[in-house]
Amino acid sequence: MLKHGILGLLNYGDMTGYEIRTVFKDSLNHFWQAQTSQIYRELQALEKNGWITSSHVEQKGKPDKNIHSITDEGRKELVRWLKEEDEQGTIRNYILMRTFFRGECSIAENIEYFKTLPEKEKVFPDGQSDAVQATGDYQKMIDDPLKALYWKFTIDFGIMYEKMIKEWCDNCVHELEALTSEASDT
Amino acid sequence: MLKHGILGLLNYGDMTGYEIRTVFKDSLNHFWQAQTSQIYRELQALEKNGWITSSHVEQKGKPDKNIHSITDEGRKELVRWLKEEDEQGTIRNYILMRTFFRGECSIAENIEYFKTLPEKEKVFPDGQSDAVQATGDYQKMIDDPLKALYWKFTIDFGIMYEKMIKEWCDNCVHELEALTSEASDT
DNA sequence: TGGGTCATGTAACCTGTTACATGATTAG
DNA sequence: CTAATCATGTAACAGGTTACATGACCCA
Repeated sequence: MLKHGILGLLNYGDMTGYEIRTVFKDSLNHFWQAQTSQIYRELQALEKNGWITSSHVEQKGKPDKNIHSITDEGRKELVRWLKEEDEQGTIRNYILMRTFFRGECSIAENIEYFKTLPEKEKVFPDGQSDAVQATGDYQKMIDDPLKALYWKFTIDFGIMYEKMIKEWCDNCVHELEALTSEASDT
Repeated sequence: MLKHGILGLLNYGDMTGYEIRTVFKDSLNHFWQAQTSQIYRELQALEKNGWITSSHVEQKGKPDKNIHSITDEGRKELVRWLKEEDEQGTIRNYILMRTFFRGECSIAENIEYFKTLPEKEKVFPDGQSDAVQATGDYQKMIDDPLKALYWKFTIDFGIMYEKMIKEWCDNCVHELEALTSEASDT
């Protein structure tokens, strides 16, 4: 999956590993994170597959860099991957794993847990969500407004997800508080 | 994370690796999947850590089995993990990765993509969602209604997520269709 | 003088996936 | 007779994380 993410970025233009890391942090961070170590490893794999080529460029006053470019084979692979069926049933939700076993903690502790969770689980940490993103560096890279639309879709998703988490947590708190008031009624 | 999931299940009662796999499929499948190979591997690791003990039981007419039990150390570790801060920023969303690069496909293809996506991404495939789950085997295992409540919370999440996906896809379709009608207007 | 940016990576480890392997009993 | 259920795992590989390592330049 990361392989194809990198391939997709290189399809917009040549980049160094370092730049790829930056784009990940600036523009894909709300749905995918990648370590530098993994990026460099995947770049090697992509080159082995013939999906990208790399050229070494010497620089003055800065470290040398390796510029990576997508090949025709790579472009073919990108489109093949886009049309591939999404694999189902690979959900892996950390929050729900911890929620499932929360019976081991007290109700009061869990009310607190669900009250503070939305803040911790924010997709866009600074709360500026689309505003920040819309003025980010990524706009410079995607001149095509159509391509920028799909990028906006991913941000929409993040906003909706954040809202959903909030509603879910509120509901959990309500149900738990109902239990405690019941107990004090009797 | 899987380690602690297994620990949590063994806290409800002794189980074989096979039973753990079954519970995963029946009750945790909507937020976590685990292969048998991984379960057996993690059981070995849990035993090494002293969090569980295992005893070999011979059977007639059936293969022998290994029954795993949580230790006091294991129970301590389970609670420690529950109170641990959730690690942030490890979102990894396959759908959004593919969405991000959809500019490489035609608008018509993408409208089709977002129209069929909700069906493919269903958390509860047969559409019975809570009904099926509420009458499932898991109820037998959790006699404590309070513990069952947290399990219900995870199902609530699944239902809300499914609904959110639907709304998001509908919106994507709308925005893409608006583009095509604009084009035909001129 | 200290921290940030540019720029590269390796090594070890942990976690998850795919494929393979065995074999008896039981229900339809 | 055949498929499902019970019950165990190993091996190889793929993907992700953590820690380490280097070094110059620029700005405050």
